[in-house]
Amino acid sequence: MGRELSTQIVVESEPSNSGGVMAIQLALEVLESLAKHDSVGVTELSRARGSTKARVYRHLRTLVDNGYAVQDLGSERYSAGPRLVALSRVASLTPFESVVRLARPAMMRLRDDTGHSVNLSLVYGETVAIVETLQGNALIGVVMRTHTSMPLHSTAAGKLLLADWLANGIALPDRPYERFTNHTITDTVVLRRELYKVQEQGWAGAPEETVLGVNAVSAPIRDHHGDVIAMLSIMSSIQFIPRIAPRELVDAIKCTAHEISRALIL
Amino acid sequence: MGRELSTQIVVESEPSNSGGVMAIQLALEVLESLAKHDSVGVTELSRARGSTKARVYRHLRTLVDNGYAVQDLGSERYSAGPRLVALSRVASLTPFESVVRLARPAMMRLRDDTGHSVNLSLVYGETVAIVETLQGNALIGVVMRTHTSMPLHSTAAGKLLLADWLANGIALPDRPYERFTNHTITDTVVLRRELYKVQEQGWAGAPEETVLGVNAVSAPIRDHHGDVIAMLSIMSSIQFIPRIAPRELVDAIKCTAHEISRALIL
DNA sequence: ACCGTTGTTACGTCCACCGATACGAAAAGG
DNA sequence: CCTTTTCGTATCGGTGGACGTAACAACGGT
Repeated sequence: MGRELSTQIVVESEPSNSGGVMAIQLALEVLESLAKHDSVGVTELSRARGSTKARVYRHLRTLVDNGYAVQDLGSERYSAGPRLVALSRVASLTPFESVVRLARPAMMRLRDDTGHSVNLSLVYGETVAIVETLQGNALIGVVMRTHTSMPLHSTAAGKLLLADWLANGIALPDRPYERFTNHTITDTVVLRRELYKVQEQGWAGAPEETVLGVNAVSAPIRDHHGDVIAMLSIMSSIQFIPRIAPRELVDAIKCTAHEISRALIL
Repeated sequence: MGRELSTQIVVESEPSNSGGVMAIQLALEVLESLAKHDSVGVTELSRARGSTKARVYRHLRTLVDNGYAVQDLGSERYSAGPRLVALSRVASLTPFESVVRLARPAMMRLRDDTGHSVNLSLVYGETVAIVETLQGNALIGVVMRTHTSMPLHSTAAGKLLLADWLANGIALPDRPYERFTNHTITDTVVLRRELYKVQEQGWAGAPEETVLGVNAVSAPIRDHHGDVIAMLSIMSSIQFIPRIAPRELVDAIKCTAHEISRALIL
């Protein structure tokens, strides 16, 4: 409901079911729908996913059998089950969650100061995902799907992580770097040079490297070990964040990120 | 870690893979392990589950591909991914979660007053699951696995829900009532009479109806519509909660449950 | 009474999943 | 240092489980 003024940008690789269990894929999507909506129907779900009614029904049934879904009285629609909320315990377990709570006020200040969308990305193993976004003031903004892994070599936040690996002597992934736009850095040598620059200057930009017309500037948030565990980013049209990022904007982000890092130690 | 002095009682039906997708079952167990432990290994998981290493690996791989799991640097063990914590957001969305926060102080008071274990059960569609437990003072206590559906006809909390259905003209489930002990009520007529009694007196007991030697006393928590959405229970050995529940104990539970209900409206 | 829904079920076909087996690497142990 | 174990990963046929098709019963609206 409600008009979506922002451009929905979803970075996602296609199926590529190489040696995986396809059944799980659908089950997970069903779980997400279950979590997102208060209640869902079999036909509705099957149409949304483009699958068969019977298939979705079978998956839904096993979810019910395992307590991850329940069907409302009178054998009507399905909704989230008890064990699904049991999974939520993991959230409070991760030390990351505290970062989100801690960072929010500083993020809001940054948003109000700059007027741009502000994102907080977290490091999950060797992937990066945005976990918190604050919409900017622009009429037409840019948003990313939260909780989805994003490419490392073509995003401001991702390059910060890669630069940290480089600094710690961790080998960069040797899989080929996918080209998203004609600005995407795909050459290993060029990327390494860029990462050294990122590491030295303490922030990263990524003008039109993932999506044309979109720019982002990001600064690292470090834990008490000095490891990069999160990134603070602003993201907007390249019209508002020029390819050569303005000095005061970069300083604001670096300063805020550093401030959050300091709050983490205490 | 830490000695478990309490008797672990898990009420759970066996596989019964009738028309379900078996692959999902394993995937869910993997997800739970991922959520519970900080990191897990393929072999470790396969042994715990009694499955093949290859199978677990394939499942883990698809979970990684979908962002529900990540592997730590250096291709070592696996841990929870970003989308897994995304699912957790639903938990705080459910209106139920507010009940838990609201009820906790009252539950602690009840636990200290009575000395028994106190449980909070929530209604999920047409099932009931314990979501919060407070250990009692007894050296040997009784605990139930949280976030798992429990039978309705043989538990104090379950009978409260059934009684509410009866009052609202909702048909009782016609599936046969499973017999757990020789005290379990399995006859429809006897059960209806019991439910009317429960409804009238405003609380329910279930002495040795699910597990021998265990008794429970429960009172309903209602939302602003008057519908039963949760149950407050105490649970212990029948040695400490006699078959004929003492008057003051029943009053304490009814009073506390009513207090929580009133707090819910405000 | 006729539609168009909904959730549910049965059944036969096929391919996705499985188990066995093996490989390279890294840790353990002597 | 070599051996041994254990880890995650990869490959490869065979098979049975998951799939799609189609029909079912139960509602709700026109």
